[in-house]
Amino acid sequence: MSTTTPIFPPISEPSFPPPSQGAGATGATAATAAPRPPLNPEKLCSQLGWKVTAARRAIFKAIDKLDGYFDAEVLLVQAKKLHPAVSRATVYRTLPDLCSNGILRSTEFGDGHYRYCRHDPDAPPTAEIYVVDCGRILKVPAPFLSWYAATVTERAGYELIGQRLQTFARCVKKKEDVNACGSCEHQPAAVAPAPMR
Amino acid sequence: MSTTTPIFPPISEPSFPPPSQGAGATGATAATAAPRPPLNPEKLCSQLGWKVTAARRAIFKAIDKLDGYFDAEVLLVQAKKLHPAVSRATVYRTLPDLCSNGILRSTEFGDGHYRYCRHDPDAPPTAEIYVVDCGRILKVPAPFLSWYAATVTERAGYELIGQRLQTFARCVKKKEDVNACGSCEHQPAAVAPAPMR
DNA sequence: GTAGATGCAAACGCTTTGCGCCGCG
DNA sequence: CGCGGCGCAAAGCGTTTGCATCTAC
Repeated sequence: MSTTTPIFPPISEPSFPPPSQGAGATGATAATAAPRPPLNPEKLCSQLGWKVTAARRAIFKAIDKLDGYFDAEVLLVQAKKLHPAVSRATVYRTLPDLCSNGILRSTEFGDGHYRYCRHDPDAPPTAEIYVVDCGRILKVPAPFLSWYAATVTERAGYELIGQRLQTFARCVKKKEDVNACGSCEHQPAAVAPAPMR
Repeated sequence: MSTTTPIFPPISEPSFPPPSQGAGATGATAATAAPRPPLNPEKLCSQLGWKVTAARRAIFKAIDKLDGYFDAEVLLVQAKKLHPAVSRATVYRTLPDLCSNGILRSTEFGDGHYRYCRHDPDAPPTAEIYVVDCGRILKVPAPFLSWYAATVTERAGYELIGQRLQTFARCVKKKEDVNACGSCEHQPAAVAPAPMR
């Protein structure tokens, strides 16, 4: 099994032709994420050539519960709730493996914290919004993102493997009401205590 | 002066309207970066309310020399060449300050390494290409990127502060000739030894 | 003269790893 | 029964910080 956390974020979109009327601006109102089927330990492990262990069951279930972006520490806590014996080491060993196998995707917003999130290869590409008011991370659809990334990259003479669009933003509700954001519709931030140091 | 490394990457583009014929695909062949005037210690320091010190002179000049993406360690080495007394601490204290003042911009590609690069607020937005063959990072024009990012972000109910488009790519020359890439036109990677662990 | 900067070395915090035991298959 | 996986604790490593000294202004 591999070693370190990061793997190039997959393209996750079947390479688009230039859109006929501009890259974006249409369609649905963005939300947080789409519902995903829970990770199936048996299926997943056999698919990855892993043994099915209690630690892994707990970690998979914890990932399901967290649904959204989370960091290693939070995952550890969640997993411990389901199986108190899971160790920090196992979590840290598992996360990179799940990333390199395309089950998770990792990102980093400049606060020295890695965040992880379920990855669906068939879903359209997404952008990651870092809400500076509260440190939460949202996943929103970014239509044609991989087409755009490919264009920019190929123009420079390179071949696209993956891309990541990070966005830093303020919550508009917060702007109107300084005390808002606790009341935003974001789900509670699944990150360890120190968010935006 | 501030504390930690990261600051939200600035928008650096005067907010575009939807392009009339698709977001990209036209224009120049991408290169690495545009020539920038060297950092002027006196001007910069007074502008930032800093004292002009030997360490800062050295660091500024080192940044000029590095031109492109570099990490703290490389900057330290460069700066030491100009003024052997500069300490790691000073470099690490200066980098975040330069970022939060918009002089530099920082990024992280999932290898746990922060890279920095001159930032020009008036330049059009750019994407960052991480060339996986050699670990180098290129900066290429990404027209309408901030318009695109704003669209995606606002659709979700947030107000854009900044964005970052990271691209992971293979060098096409490398693809043709496995031994290439040493002979690519990229400038030598300004990063410490361990690139892609 | 004094607030701000610096260098040094120790501390930090997240992540990784060595090792011996354990349990899945 | 054997090898992969696990937990523990120690090590790593990039970065941060406390403190005494120094220096730009």
